[in-house]
Amino acid sequence: MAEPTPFDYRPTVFLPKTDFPMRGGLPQSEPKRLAAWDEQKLYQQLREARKDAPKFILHDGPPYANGSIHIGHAVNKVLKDIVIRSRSMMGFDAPYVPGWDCHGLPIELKVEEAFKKKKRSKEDISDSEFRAECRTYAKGQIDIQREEFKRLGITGDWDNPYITMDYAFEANTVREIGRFLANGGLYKGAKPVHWCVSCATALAEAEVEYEDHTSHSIYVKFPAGESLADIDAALTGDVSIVIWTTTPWTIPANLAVSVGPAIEYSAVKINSAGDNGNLKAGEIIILAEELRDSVMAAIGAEGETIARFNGAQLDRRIFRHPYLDQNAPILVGDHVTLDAGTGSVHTAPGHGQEDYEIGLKYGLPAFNPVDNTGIFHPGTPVVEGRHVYQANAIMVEHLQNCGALLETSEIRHSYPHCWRCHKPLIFRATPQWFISMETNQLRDKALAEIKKTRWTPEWGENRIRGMVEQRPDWCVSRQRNWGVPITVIRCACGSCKVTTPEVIEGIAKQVEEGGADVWFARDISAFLPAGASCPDCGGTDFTRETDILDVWFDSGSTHACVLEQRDELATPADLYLEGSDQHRGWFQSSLLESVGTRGVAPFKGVLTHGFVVDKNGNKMSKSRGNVVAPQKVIQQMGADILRLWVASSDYSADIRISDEILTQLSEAYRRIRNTIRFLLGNLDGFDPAHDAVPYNQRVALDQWAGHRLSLLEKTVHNAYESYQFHRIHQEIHNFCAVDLGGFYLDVIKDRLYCDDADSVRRRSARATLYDLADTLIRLIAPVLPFTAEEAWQYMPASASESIHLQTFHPLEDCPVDEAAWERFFSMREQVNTAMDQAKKEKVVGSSIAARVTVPDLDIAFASALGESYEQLLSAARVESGSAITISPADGVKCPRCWNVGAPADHSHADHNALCPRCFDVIAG
RNA sequence: GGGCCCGUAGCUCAGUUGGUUAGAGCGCACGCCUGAUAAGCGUGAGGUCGGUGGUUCGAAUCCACCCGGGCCCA
Repeated sequence: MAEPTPFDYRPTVFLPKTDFPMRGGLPQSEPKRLAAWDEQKLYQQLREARKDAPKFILHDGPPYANGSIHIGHAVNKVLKDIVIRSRSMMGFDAPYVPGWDCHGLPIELKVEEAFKKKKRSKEDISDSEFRAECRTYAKGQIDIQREEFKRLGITGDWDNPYITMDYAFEANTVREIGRFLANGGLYKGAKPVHWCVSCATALAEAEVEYEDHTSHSIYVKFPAGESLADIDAALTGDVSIVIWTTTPWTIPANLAVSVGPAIEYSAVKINSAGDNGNLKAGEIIILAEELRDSVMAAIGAEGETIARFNGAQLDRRIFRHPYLDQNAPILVGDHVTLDAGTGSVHTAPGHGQEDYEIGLKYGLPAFNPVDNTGIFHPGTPVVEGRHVYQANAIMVEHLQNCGALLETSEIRHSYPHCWRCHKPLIFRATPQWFISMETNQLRDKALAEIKKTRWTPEWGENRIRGMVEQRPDWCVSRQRNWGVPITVIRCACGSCKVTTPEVIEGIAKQVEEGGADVWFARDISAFLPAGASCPDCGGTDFTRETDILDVWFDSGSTHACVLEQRDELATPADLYLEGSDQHRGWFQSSLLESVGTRGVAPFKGVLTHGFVVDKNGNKMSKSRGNVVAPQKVIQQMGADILRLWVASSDYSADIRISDEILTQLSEAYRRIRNTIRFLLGNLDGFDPAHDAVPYNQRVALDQWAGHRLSLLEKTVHNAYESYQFHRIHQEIHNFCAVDLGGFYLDVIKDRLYCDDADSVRRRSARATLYDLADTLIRLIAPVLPFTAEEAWQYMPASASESIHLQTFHPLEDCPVDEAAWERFFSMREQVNTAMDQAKKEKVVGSSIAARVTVPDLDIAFASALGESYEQLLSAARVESGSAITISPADGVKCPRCWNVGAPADHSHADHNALCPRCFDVIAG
């Protein structure tokens, strides 16, 4: 063994050196970097740099301006940001204009609450003051969310977002609804809504509370109005169908009876009517077979089934209202269930959502004989002038008297109540504005556009198609305050024709200047040309519509109010990207608005992502206590970790999050970060302009690394292109762990640390490390913008400008002998296994001091690589042998490079233990 | 209840038109290094591919049903 040498070789070894810290300190460093980007106006710089590039338009779906952002917002915005940043690095001009949805009920409710706290009652507050308060509130919410989004590292034009309550936006919304008015797509109809007769107002779903309530339950006979003998010969004589309902007061509005198409119905001939005065032996009643026993028991009768048939066979057959001189035809619909009742459903289209929809299909009107306060209209038989709350008892008595009632009892069940006065609600058809799905073939055109759109994942197409095929006309009116008015002027004769496109444009101009409030504030004459009269009747008695637009119409119009208005944007957008709930929401409202006004979809592609769920796959909710707040993750780990989590998840399904998952991600982050740190550390003093070695002149092993890098670059680039972000993380992490950490970097350490500083072999390795760092930093930039920027600053000779102004670029590549490499890695694995065993048995201490024998050693492979097997296997000596064996190697440990072998010059005065290579470097 | 989906090792993901003992990384266990060090390297153990039944010579892959979960409706 060599004598201990007094000479300290450590300073002569080129160990990694860099100021790029091992740990990111992301929670602290990220805000500083954001400030720096802001300072240098990075977003504007990028716009300028890409001004002549082809555009890629990702149109932001506006989040609702209410509350702090939650983890779902974070997923959505981060995915968008990865798209924006990656397209930009592909060379596109990819502007990002974020937006907010500002009108609508949730904000109204918040503001009402605030007034309530200040002890101000609703009556004291004018509509305009209320709306002003809503505007202020929304603005505050936008400011909160904006800061939270920016903190996630989302790049965009945050100083100039689009805001649906901006006057210009409101004006354009007016123009859009005007287009529907002009093309006939907008019409006034009626539809049942939740209605509080006590407050005399319509209620939104969010204002409905379910409480227990006792209702009258009744079974009622509807007699046949025609012969049904063609269905079954047994159906002759006194035939009726039996319905069950818990809202007797709606019987005056009955227009039909609904049955299920696939439900089996029985005709039951009564043997014994028991005590039931309204039933007699011999009569035939129709009810669902499955419910026959329970119904017969309820009405206290016995009988036998004399015929059976499906509901579908009853389609459009005529029955009669129990006491009015009118028909009640049979409607067939899937909404009929066998949960309760008789399988035959009393249908009043003016008093129920399902009734309304089935009625629509059969062309029945939404008949409503009840006024705002719950009083039946004059002329309504039996209940005229009575209140709906009293009508239940009146109906029960009347039906009993006219022989239609088979049974009545009380039932306690959950029933909708007014959240304010807690009185039971009713469903009541009221006048509403609709956009027709059939006028101008809106439905068919929308379906055709759906087909033309690229859906990611592909099943998105099925999902939205099904919805558009099924959906009823779009009800766009709301009886509310905070929104864009439906700017229609109506003559006393009912005609709206005075509201010409010119009138609409005039209104829009005024809204542009004064906001939507002007519609309510100004005299109606301000919107009409002087001396205007109704084109239909010549009248001059005009009123304005006071309904406002559904907020979905606002956001559905963003393609017109934003994409068409801004110079940097364009329509149709390349991509809309939202959660999968938006198939019913924004994707659909945008599609219908655009197709209805322009005949084309506003997007070429639509990408949807799933929802965030907890580690067990369950939804997040306050009550379960499994909510993960993005703010907390950022504060504890940093936005880049949160972003890595988003990028690593397969968003086509539910996205899971848990402490374990986040811990795993931060460890993966560490691995990527440390790999880059090692690369940078070995590039200390490297100047690519002078020190680089052309790719084709590098050591073959380095060319292999370049080849692997080139493959990675292609794969990752493709993954960005096809929005398969989770593969990116997977690939990059694997590359860092396996190709680099597990092999290449280990093997070239000897060259890097110990070869002569300017040797070609060392420069070849450093040129390769430079390529690795340069490419890795570019590839991670869209996902980890903070870390990429930080690392970029430590790149030798990197331009002083931001990584986010750079582009991806493909690498030079040369083919490698894949089969030979596979054989090598397989052999290396076997050697490692043997080495591990040998270390455990204390045969050798470390591999670097071991002699290895390998059968059929492929000498040509190593020499072609320009590396020795000693380096490739980190061993002292590798020789061909009959089997894989491990033994201690002969020789001396070089005090500089620690390799074991024969010293160059035993007798040298100072450096007698150095290996030949180190001897050359130090003494040569 | 209906529509659209999801369910492969503890975790995140691969598994080409159904075809040899189902893969990767992380984590875990054990060991090494101490010249990437609050780092790095090696080895190893982990899966009846949600379940059941069917089609097939052969199924994680195709079909049916069931269970669990998500979104949207009702």
